[in-house]
Amino acid sequence: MKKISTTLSLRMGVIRISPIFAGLAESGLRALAEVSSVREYADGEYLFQQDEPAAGFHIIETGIVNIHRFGPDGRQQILHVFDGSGEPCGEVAVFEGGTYPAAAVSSGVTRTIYLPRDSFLQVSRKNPEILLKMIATLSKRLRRFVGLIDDLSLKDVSARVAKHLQELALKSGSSVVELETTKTVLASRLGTIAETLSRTLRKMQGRKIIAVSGRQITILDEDALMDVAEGMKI
Amino acid sequence: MKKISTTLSLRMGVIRISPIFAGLAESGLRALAEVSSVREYADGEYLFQQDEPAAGFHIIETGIVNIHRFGPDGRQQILHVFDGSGEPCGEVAVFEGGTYPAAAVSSGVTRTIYLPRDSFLQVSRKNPEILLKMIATLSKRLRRFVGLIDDLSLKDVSARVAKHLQELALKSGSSVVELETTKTVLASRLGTIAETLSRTLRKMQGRKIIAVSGRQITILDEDALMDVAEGMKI
DNA sequence: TAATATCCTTGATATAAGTCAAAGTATCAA
DNA sequence: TTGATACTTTGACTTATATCAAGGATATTA
Repeated sequence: MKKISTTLSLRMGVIRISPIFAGLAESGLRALAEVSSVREYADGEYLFQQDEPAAGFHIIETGIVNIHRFGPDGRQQILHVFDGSGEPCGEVAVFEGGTYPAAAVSSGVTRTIYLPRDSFLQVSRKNPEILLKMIATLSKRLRRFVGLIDDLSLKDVSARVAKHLQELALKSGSSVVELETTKTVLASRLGTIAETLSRTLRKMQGRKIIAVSGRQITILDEDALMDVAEGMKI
Repeated sequence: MKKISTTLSLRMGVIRISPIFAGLAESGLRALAEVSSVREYADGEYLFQQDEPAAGFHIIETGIVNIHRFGPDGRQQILHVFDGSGEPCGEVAVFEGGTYPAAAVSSGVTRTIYLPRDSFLQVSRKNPEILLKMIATLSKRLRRFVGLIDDLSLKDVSARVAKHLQELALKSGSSVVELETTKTVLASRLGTIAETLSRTLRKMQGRKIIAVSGRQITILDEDALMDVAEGMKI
């Protein structure tokens, strides 16, 4: 592991994009950045070992980190792969105050921002907003995920599509909405594939619920769209 | 709204089962219970209104609460329905320190534990473990949900069942595991139904991957189970 | 022990949605 | 313009899984 020297504002930038610190005020970001350091891990190097006391946590800036543990039978099991940037790693153990329940190993070169537990606690005691904001962010994300899970497990594709269109309309405040992505990407976001999305839109068009023209979709019948979003067959 | 008089230990009980306070030590629970009060809302009564300053949050003990807001077009939209017990309600606004982004209305008689913002902040300043534990819990749940979403959208039922069995085995440290719930409940947790779960277990039994005896399942072939968990057809 | 309510299994059937294949339509670079 | 590339649509086919229905097994209560 190499410690890398960086500027305060660079560190602030990385912390800012970490989802758990989303929306934190500048003063809080700065306070965190001041006690943080940038670390670089080579391929195969461990960020921390299983059962080691949790001394701090990382925010992954670039690279891939595999979380694994050894089961009772001695076999290694990969539990999680972090490949996104801004992902926190090891924070649960730090906040619970025990040991790391699994090991974290770098795959390729990984760069992280490291926040030592003690400094973090000291800083957050002075800036309680840090913890409150974190809780707010986490609660919000959790609620979004709960909704997503409901949608994925309970509703069919047409309901998910209808709901998405409703949300777009609500956001834009207009009944003519523009898809932000290609239909292929949208399909995958909605947990389906391009062909099925295409057919679904076509069926809704046939029922005069919407009109499709490229990426522009006009909602013709809001009530019918709501019915579909709530599970009615089309 | 009626304030109900209760004992401290009853309030502690409700706070304890709230997922956001999972695993909190007795001292923390007690401190929270001391500043909390029990409230009862009649059918149609509001717990809080949209855009009102967030003065506190609720933990729903019994009953149903609808969260709704008025869209830009003036139409009311139900965003969420809380019907579980122990669910926190309004906590995001409280921790963000602004106003409630939506209104909460009781459907039928609802009983909640109310935690005023100011007292909550005071208590948690004295017991920082409360906030840290909350963050740990939320992070953990979030991570579980991320995994769940991956599973639900990417894997078929047999893979989800296999993965669940692996996790149980890992937890118990034995290849003989006991299901914690009825198969019907387990099925719904895995995003399927009892019949499909039953057939899936049967198929795995046929392949000599597991042996089923009531709620007790013996893993006979760990490697095959892993293959199934990773998507191999059975 | 019987009575009763849950829970579980199994089969037959229906269907939503994925896969494969192929053709149509934009989009962009040279 | 002409390719070349990526995106979209459509059709035929397959399959996993839900639904419906009914009988069997377990647990719970009287």
